[in-house]
Amino acid sequence: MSEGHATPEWDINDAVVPRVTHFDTFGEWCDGHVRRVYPPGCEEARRHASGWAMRNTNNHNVHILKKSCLGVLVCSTRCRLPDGSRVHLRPAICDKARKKQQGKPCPNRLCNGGRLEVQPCRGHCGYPVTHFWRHTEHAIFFQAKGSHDHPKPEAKGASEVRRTLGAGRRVRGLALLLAREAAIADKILNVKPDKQMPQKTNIHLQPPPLIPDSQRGLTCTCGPFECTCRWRPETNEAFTSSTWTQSEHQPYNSYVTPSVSAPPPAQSYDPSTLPADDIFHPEEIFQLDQPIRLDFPMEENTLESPPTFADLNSENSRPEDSYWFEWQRAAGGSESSETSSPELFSNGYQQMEYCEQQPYPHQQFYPDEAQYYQIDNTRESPVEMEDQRFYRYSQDCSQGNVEMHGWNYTDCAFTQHNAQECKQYYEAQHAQSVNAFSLL
DNA sequence: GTCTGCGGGGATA
DNA sequence: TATCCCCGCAGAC
Repeated sequence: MSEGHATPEWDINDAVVPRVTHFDTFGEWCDGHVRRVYPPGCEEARRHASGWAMRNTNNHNVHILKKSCLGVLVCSTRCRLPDGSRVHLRPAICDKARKKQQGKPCPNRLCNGGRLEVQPCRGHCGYPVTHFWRHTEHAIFFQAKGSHDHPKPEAKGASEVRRTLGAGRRVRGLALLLAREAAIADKILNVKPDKQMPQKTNIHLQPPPLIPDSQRGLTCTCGPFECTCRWRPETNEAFTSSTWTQSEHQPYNSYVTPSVSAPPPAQSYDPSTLPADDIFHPEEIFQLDQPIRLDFPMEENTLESPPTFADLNSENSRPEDSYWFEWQRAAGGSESSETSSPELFSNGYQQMEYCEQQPYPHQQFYPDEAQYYQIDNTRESPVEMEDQRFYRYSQDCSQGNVEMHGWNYTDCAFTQHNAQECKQYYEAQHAQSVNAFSLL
């Protein structure tokens, strides 16, 4: 293929992959059978990053890196969090560490006797979903096979930040908490500028103003195995697709939204106005081993939480739960809210299975009752939410993405035209979020 | 301590 | 033979 003309069809195993000049937006939560081409400077792609817990798998091909999904760490009792969602933590990539995770008590205070266990991924014909990475001089080719049949694990950043901060220790004061936040924010904004806003900017033109996964949980102070953060911004990106055709409309493009919408001037923390990508979910900050039963001021829409805050008196309580609940409840009243449980947007369980080899029954994440929780009365079904979200984002994505459509990579990638715009927007969003919480 | 890439090796179709 | 997975090692963080 000549340069500039992307081929609609290629396989990671092809002897020669096409040379392209137009690239896809990095997708952290690729699901379904997806092919993407990233620019060589894409930091996430170079790191073979993924929101899913992917472990290296030897395919005896030094030119193609293969990774397989480890699934998700769930509670053996499939208990529910106060907001109705489930526990789904990120399994450690390291076998040793992962073994240590298993059997740990469920972090959910509402859980009675549950233990963490790995729900393996069987989304690719009974095998784990696999990711393939292939580096060429001009691009990084990515191909995913299979659709995850399990919820998304917590973002990689959550566990990493926990380690970094030693968040397993008890945090007894809000001052200390905020100090940590400030330190983290400072670290993010100054020390590692290239690790900010993971895929939010999606700018590959100027190398790497991107945030790796490791920074996604920049405000998560969850204790070990206690992170129930469900703030993954990717929730707005993967709610369709598991087949080739569908994948072409995967809304990884969500991140492009701000490029055409006016940057919100709000300085207050309003989840409903923030792009899901940049939301500083409450539990990220208030996820503590020790309850903050203080009087820490919260945003107006989160102030009232009598029933849940009562739980803070429990030794094992986690205030972030109540905070999250309240926050989510408040956000639910907004039509523009994008704060639903990420599980609702995981796409694997309700999609057609693409399997080259044999049909494999696609299991639901939680077959007992799926994972539709009546958390939000304003939403009757995940489909409705998806539609809403898709409507909101698709418009944006349709712009400047003609070329992607042209060669079947319709993931809404940033264009050179609006990339900088988006970057600025997200940076502003990030700063606003930090400022909002600093006011606490 | 954990992540990541690499590579050996066994099992299976 | 191809493809799958498990496992261990080493370097990096």
